[in-house]
Amino acid sequence: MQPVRVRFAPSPTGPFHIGGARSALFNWLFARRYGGVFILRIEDTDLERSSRESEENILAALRWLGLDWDEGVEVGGPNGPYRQTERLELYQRYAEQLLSQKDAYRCYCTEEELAAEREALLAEGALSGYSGRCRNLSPEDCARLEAEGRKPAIRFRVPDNQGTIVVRDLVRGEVSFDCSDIGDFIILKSDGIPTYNFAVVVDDHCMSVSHVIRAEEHLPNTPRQILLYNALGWETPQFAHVSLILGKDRSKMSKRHGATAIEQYQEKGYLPEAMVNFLALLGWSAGGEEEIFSLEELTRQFSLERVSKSPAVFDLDKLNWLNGHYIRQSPIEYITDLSIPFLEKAGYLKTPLTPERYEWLKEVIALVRKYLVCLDDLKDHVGIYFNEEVEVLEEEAREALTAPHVPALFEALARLVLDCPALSAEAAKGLLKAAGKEAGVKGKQIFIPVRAALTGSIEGPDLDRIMAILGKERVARRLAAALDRGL
RNA sequence: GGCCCCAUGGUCAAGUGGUCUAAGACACCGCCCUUUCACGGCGGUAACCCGGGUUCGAAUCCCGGUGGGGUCACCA
Repeated sequence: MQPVRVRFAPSPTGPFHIGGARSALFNWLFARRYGGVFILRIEDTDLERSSRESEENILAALRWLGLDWDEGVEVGGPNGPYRQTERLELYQRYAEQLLSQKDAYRCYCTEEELAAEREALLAEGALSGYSGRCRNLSPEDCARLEAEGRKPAIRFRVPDNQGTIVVRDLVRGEVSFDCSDIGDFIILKSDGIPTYNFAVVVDDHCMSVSHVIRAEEHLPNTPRQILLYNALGWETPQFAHVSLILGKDRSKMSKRHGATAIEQYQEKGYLPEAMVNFLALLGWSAGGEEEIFSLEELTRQFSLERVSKSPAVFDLDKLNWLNGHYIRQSPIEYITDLSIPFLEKAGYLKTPLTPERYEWLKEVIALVRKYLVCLDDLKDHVGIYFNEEVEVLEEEAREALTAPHVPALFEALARLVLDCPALSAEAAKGLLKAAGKEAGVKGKQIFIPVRAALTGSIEGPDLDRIMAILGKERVARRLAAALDRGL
């Protein structure tokens, strides 16, 4: 069996899309699973829209997800260069070959002419490919057209005796297309830049790609590519077309469905582990009941046979749940480290942190992480630990402070806390109880007002741990402040 | 419109002719845990698109509808 060589070949024309990330992941998993090579190639032949900036975004996002590549931009390799705009002579050469084989011809039609032609065809209700106007131009015709100042594009001549083309697809089985439905298509634009269908074939062949794993939207292109492989005398790779990721309305996921860029999720504080896990579950399943998978576990289990044929709706709820799961389950140091930039951004933290401050922060994160969907949510949960004062009191919290036993309770608690040598969570628990005893109350009568005074809310994490995090002075001060307010 | 793909609960999905009065997960609802909220635990509601075949037997195979989607560029 031939060695596994797969590639991810994005166009750097915008933010890195969820769908692209899944294609990259599946290719990467396939390569790792079978001990193959994962190639990263940049398809930047759309000069108008391509940019180095988005290329860099893509690379950064891949690295963030934990997907590395063996050959490709930045890392190099024996089949480079890995940017299509740096491989132009190659395409030129093979276009010449097709030209000389008469499998391609020069087309002098202008874009305007073609657009008009298409419109006319569409009006008749019979939209198909190119009319074939330039199919059989004589050298004299060509010379005349060129004298008019027209620059030719090169078109592939779709054979008319080919019948049907069968795409053998690893996820969809055999898919046949009728050759007569395929019009002659451009392989080299008039500016010498190859089109997608041509460049992809030349590159996949020259890079010895064994399996082409990509999104289903490319399935209708595949017969054209097979035609090119045949004309050039090359063996076709194996194809695997993965179904699309859909938005809530079941159309192909796009910006109007919400955040589609990987970067946006990164910025909101989604963990790469959650993203990878989620993406893998979109169109693939392990078959068992387990749904939590690390990259390593996925590598062990991934296979194309278990890739689904039907499209999958992007389910933010599930992503959110997965992310929360990873936030709760990952080592606390890891989550703390990831949290720091978000806390800085929210103005709560200035780095560098002293070791004591870091330990303190760990306690805070450990306490609040069960409330988080993403790390960006931190800002809504940590104010009471970073601020000196409690700012707003909820209505119910305010009410809780009006109970008659509150002054006595708070006075006792404040005194006990200040007298206490070290306010650990455990100590706090005892003090709460003792203060209640002094004031002649227990249970909710203790906890609700104290919580209200310390946090401004009647719900939240364990009170004893909150007290330990706040420290003696702030606890005493907030109790006193609540009392003042009540008077 | 032509061509192509797809079709199990709201969503992701298991299921490859009998063990399906159809698994699991998310979401939703209820109960428990808890000073509260959340986390967690337990339980519940909820599905084989329709019609024909094939077969002793069909969610599973075939055909036809219907529905959804993709694609028809000198974009990729």
